[in-house]
Amino acid sequence: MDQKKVTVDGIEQPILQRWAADDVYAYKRDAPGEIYSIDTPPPTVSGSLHVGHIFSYTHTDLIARYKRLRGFNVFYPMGFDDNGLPTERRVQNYYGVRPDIIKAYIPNYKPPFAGTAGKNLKANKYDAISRANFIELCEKLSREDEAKFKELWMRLGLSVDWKHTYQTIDDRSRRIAQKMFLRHLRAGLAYQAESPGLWDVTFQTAVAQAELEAREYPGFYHTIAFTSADGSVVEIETTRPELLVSCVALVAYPDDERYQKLFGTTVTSPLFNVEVPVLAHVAAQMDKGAGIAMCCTFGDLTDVQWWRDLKLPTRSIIGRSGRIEVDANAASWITGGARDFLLELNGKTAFTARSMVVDALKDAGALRGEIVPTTRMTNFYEKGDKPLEIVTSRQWYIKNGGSDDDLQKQLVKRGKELNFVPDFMRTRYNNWVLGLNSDWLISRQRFFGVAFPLWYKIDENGEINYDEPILPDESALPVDPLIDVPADMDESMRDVPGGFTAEKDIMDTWATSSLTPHIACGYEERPQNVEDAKTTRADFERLFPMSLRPQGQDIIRTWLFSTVVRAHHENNSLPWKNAAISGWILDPDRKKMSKSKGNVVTPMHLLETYGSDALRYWAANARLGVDSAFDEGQMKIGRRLAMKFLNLAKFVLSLQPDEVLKLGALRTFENALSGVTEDVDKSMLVGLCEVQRSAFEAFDDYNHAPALEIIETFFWSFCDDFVELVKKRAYGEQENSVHGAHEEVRAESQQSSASAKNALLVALVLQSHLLAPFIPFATEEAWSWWNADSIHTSTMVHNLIIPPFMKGTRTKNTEGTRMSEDEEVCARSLQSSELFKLVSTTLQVVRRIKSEQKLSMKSPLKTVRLGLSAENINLLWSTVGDLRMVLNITCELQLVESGSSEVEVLDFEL
RNA sequence: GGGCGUAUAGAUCAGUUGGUUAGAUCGUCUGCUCGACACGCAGGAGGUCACAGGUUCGAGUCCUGUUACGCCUACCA
Repeated sequence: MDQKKVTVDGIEQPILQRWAADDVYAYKRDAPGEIYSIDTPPPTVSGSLHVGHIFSYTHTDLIARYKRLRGFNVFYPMGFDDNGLPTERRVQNYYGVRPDIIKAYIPNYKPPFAGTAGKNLKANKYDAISRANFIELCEKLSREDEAKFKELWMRLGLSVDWKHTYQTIDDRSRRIAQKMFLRHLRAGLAYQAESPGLWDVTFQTAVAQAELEAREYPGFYHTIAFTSADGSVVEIETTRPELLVSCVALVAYPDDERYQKLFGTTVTSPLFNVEVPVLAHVAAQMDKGAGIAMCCTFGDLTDVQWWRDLKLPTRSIIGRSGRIEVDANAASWITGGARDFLLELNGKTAFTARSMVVDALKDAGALRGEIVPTTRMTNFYEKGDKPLEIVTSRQWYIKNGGSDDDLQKQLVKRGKELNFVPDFMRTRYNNWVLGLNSDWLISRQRFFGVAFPLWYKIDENGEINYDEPILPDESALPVDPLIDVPADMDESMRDVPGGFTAEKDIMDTWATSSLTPHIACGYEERPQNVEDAKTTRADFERLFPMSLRPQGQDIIRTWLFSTVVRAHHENNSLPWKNAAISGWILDPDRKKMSKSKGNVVTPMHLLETYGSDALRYWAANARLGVDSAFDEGQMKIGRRLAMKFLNLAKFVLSLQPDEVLKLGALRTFENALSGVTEDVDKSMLVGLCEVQRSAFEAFDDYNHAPALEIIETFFWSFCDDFVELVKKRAYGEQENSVHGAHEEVRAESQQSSASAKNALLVALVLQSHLLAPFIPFATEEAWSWWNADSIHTSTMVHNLIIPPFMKGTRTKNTEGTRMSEDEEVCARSLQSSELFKLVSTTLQVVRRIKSEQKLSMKSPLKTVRLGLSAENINLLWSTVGDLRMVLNITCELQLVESGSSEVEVLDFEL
């Protein structure tokens, strides 16, 4: 290290290269330390990163680095999420292809484009390819996206072990997703059912409860008259008159006085003349609409509930396309002329059908009153733009407590066992679990994703037998049933009577994402290969349940919950012990930062302008679970801290003899510690040990922000007060040395000079460790000036919690029993760090004098008379020499007893 | 409609079990080229703790209500 100026600019790249070359963050499979494993959120590779990602990923990295500092063997993998609709669209547009289940796999397939050309293609110009080919292209493109992500993560200083990465569509993820599905299936935890469910007419797929989004949607209330047997009229209100033909009952609340007489009777619908019962059900609401509702199959989820509870017939007319789709022959409940009208409606959109029905109702005089516009909340698929319909279809489910009270209770209990940080986030989990109204729908009628590993037999009549699916052997996974064939069959038997047919559906992305602990930790039966970094079952046993799941609050209902469900089913365990939930980054108008709002701030220019440590510092300042407004002004604070640290290190090291620097921190430390002899030096170190203890306590509770605050406050006080105080002494200048002292005095003076240097060195080492999780680049840079190893693999801090001079005589605590070592240290620390605090206050009051006189800090004062308590005079006495030097008091610094407990300047002379 | 969270200096945030005069940083103002650091140092100004009640000797903190904002959830009669 030379005398030129130090800077944080440009220090990252060389350090990153060293970290990579030395494998600094490697998970050590056979190391003895306690394991700390992290279920890192796999970012969506087709998206882009903004400062919100920087924020939450930094929080995780702080924990990882802290645990490593404390001697844990940290397993910190990284996943990339490339499974699901966003990637499907990106791959489609990028290469000009689309997946098609009827296409055969083409080896060495070359897509027609590679770039943006695909974006403008018309639908029929896309090259239709097999699912297997599509997945290959996805993996290819994702690798490019991943490289960009990795670059940014590394630049930010994430201490991820880059040998442990996975993609949610890769072979291993597909193997584990399929394996777990088969295991659930055998255990009766996964099942298929033909039932009404939410359906997106645009994407042509079933949708799960977790993917719903309620949005405002305009509609119109229509009042329709039904006729009862005695000729009286029953008026109902509906926003969906087109469903009149599929009405199966009228439903009102059991206690509703208005309808008591009607319960148990039947009424007849207008236009179609269908006789339907009037029934009572508690889900009916007296204050809504007319208080009596038309139950259709199916208009909404309440209809499904009534249909199920009241055992009503099914009269569906809405098809998968969202149009009226009815087989007039099968519509046996309709008779006479109404049939012709129904045939007219066939093939029409719901919208067109509605106006046709309304016109007909008007003509028939069955439409009462005005048509009233309304806006109500309606369920949409989160990625769709048309309201969901309810369509009956055969789907696969995993039990999640939505239809099983006992399981629901168990899952609530799991939530109680999990340590949510912050704790109130558990409420979101509970609300979701208790609000579930059905099992988890995992099948999607899409083309890109993990296939269900299933085939079905086709009987001699060509009927598919869904009840007894053909399962592959676990060793054959991953399988694509569209390409692979069941064990005892061959391709010629595909889709022919007496043969088999593939399950064409794919799994929901969450069905794979819910297994990230299993994927990352290696839940596979595979021999452990020492050369192979990838985890296997032997690792899984060590790593699972994982220590930590960091994630956003918005996906508690999806990612967190579904992962808990899978681990509960498969391992009868929680997947992790702690869940750390980060808050949002808000824009300056306090709106959530998100790509769709167009208010995102991208991080690269910030990293370049302020340095990685600065961004980390900004993120570290926010507590878990608390939203934080983005403010670029905050970036410079972290940069200032990193810069200050480099300068401090440069100064402290410049005072040390060469042989100390050559030995490095580890071999110098004990000597330096025992060479601290002066009271004020010891006092400072005791204060630092207190800081370390409280910072560790905060960190142990996942409170990185208070930990940083404690460390940082000490750091600045250390720089401004302690360093200034002992500087002259460290340089070897002492008051009495100017008078040509005796041998004895000179020896004392040498010792006290050494004490200052040693204390500075010890404090530097300790603070390097404490700051390392927050500003890993600056601390590493300074460390490299005198050490060959990385500070991030140093766990020295263990042995340094109790410096030898703090181990004094044993004392008793207030109960008269012997103190534990910790208690004793605590008691002594509190006492003995007082001197350093007193010195800081003293410096402050005298500096104020100079500042008020508009003098330079260097300018001399002849005399200063300080008023203090008797106790403080005793304490401060040993430091008068240092104080006189730093304050440049030429004649006398008098300490006078005053009534006040404060330190005050009674008098001074210029 | 139900739930969770937030509201403290111009800005971003701390504020422990209720306890002297509510803290920090940025910005702003005044001064200082000090042998690590001007990307620095010293000092100052700046607050009716969202609002209204209540409990208490004492409330930023506890209770009740209100308002604003964010999020979750429910709602297609």
